[in-house]
Amino acid sequence: MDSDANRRRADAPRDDGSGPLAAMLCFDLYAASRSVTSVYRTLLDPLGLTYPQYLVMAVLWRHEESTVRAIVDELRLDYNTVSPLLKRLEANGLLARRRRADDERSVAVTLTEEGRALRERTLHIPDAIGEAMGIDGETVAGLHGVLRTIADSATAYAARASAGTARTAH
Amino acid sequence: MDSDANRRRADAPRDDGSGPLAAMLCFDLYAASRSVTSVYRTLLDPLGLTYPQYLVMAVLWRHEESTVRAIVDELRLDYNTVSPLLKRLEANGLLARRRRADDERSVAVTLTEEGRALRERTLHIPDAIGEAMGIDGETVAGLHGVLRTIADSATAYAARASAGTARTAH
DNA sequence: CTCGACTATCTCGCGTGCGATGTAATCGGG
DNA sequence: CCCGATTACATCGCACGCGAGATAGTCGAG
Repeated sequence: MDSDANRRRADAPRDDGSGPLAAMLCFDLYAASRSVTSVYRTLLDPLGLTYPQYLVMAVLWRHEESTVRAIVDELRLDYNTVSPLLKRLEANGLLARRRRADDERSVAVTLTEEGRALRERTLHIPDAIGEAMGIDGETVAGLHGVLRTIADSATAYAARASAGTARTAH
Repeated sequence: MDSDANRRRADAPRDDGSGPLAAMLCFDLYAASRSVTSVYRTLLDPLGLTYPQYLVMAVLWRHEESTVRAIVDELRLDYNTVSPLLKRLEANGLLARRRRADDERSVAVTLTEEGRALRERTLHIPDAIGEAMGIDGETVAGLHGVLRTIADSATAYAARASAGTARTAH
């Protein structure tokens, strides 16, 4: 009876039929993210870096010195992910960690000479990524805003849901 | 002598400045994908499913019976990811695996009664996801195409790069 | 029929992501 | 000054994601 139910209104923000569409979009997001990471893998493998490791190095190449917390915030990751990641980068001789004097809880992260030098070998990567994605600059700019919106809304929703689960925050 | 060589034609799809922009977009993609997955986590946790497991179940809810290969193709994942995932779903009593009679290499995957029944408890999820993403239906539709383009281009690029690395496939 | 190529699947190892939990340092109210 | 809350960081455990490699089963040329 609803065989022609795929007829949808353009003015409705999100309602009846938009759920399945949004779900498909989530899968697209998931698949696109993995495929882009795989491009990074082909580019970063010769340097002995993974994509998240590259992101951490990029933070340090911008700031020269940082803390674990600053990196966590900038990459929107968690301590449980970043902590071992920094440990591996330190083991590879790319950075150093030491407790801060002014706040013994905090850990300062700095580049080693080797870590600083690695930057030069990554300078071609952004352009290669641009080429690999196969979309024009205008589309890129438009996409940026939408993806930020999605990330912010979804993060807020998840945080709300978790707070609800964590029995009645008094 | 080529100091102003960074001057390019505007009709070139992607060139000089678009690299860094594209790289930022990749991070947006990465962050958005993780945030969306975290929404799924809050919705799927009560059902004892992860997002990839939910995707597999969704395939079976559509097809009733499938093979490992078909699932791998449909989700754009690899055997090494799907194989243990199916094993866990089987251990949880949601599906069954058995070798095919007509082709002993192939493994048929079917739903158990419990797996079929689980579907009802997921019917609210697509709409919840739509709500969580906070974007209108028109944007969703537009995004779908762009994300497919990115995924396809990136996958092709990565495959090309890997083929190049795998010294001269004769 | 035979043998090598191909196919479908599985296992292993490593690096994330992230929930849960632990620990030490700092802060703030009484 | 003291103690409970908060902060910064770490470890543990589990489930991906994927490269590398192993194992059967099937197919096609000769």
